[in-house]
Amino acid sequence: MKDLRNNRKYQKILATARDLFWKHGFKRVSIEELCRKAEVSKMTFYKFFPNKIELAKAVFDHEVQEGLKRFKNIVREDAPAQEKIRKIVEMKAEGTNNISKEFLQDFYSDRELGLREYVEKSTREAWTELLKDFKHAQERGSFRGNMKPELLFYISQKMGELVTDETLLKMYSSPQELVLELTNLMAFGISPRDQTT
Amino acid sequence: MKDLRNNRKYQKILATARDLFWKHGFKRVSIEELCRKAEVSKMTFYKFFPNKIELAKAVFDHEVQEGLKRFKNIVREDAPAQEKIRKIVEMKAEGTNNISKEFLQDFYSDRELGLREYVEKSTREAWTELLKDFKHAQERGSFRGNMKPELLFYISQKMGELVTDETLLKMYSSPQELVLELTNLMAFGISPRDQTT
DNA sequence: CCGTTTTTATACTAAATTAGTACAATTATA
DNA sequence: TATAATTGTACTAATTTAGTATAAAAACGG
Repeated sequence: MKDLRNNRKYQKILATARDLFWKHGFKRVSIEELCRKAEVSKMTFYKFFPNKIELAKAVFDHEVQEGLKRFKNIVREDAPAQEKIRKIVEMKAEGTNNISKEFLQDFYSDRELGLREYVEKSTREAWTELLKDFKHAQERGSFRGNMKPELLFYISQKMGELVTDETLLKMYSSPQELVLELTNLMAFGISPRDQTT
Repeated sequence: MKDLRNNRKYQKILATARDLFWKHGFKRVSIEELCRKAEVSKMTFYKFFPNKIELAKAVFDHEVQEGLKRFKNIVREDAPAQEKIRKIVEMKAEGTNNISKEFLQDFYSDRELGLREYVEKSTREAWTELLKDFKHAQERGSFRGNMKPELLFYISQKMGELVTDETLLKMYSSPQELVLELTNLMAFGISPRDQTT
């Protein structure tokens, strides 16, 4: 009884679904289209997922897990706070972690099966797990001690939004420059000691 | 008998359709959704358009006309060639003119009613009209004389594609810089006389 | 204010799309 | 070559969408 999640086709479906959902949102993508794009027959799809909603949950889960992993890796790294912040902001800028608005909106507005609750539960869990890591990092001296980790986490979230802000981007000649600026802003307030180049 | 096209609701429908089609393509948008977003009742929609295909044609037409207008204005301006090229490239960069791939693809792949022919015909017409303008500008000395206008037009098309090219953008610290570079490239080959700052 | 026109909301039917299942044919696998 | 995995097709039921009719509500012009 090997895990279905390691299956090649399963992965393909998940990845294709992610792409399509990201672009068009949940409702606009039909299973048939998905199968076509994923080069998988309908039957194989139904072997893995009972319906589109469960697929969406799997996509969402996968994304949360992936984001969590990246986040943790950065937080646990043995690097100055400033460096960590830069990486986090950059990660958000790349959009690899952010969950598409189109997708979430459809996903969220479906009142039938408790998707809303599902999203909230997953988010809460991911959040608390992250906080634990932040606290460890704080104890190790990576971040300033007298600061609520919750605040740090929240700010870094907001930071992620800022780097994709159109009007803000226009103020800088390149996204990288904006990232640098934001990093400095964060680092000076957070770093236990030194400052930036 | 006033022209329907000057109607407020008509404009709203057209603009909303443009936005939605641009984002999601032709097929993924339902009339109902369109009406909701455009804050217009279904009945009003059917007052203006017999069906979605005719709406799509109108959207397409409008876009072509708009692009043509901008193009002409630039070409007719009393400015150095270099300046004109910059404006054209910038216009493409803004994407105001480009017709969304999502939209065109759906629009094009519909083999039923001759949408393909429709697009081709419109494009051909817009093209020849532009050429006329280019030739005039050439006669006035805005562009180098011994050069086929067709070539110029074609190159400027390609130029528009280049500024949205991801890998190319990464080579420059900002889109503006890329535009400048491209402008210079064009200007030195085209301009009847002087060179750039 | 009134009468007229425009717009909307609702409800409805027909047409089209989509979900999900069954099964024989094909392909990959060991 | 036997076995399991995958596909393609065809099908029905369920859902969505297109397009029309109609009465109520809103907007308008004098």
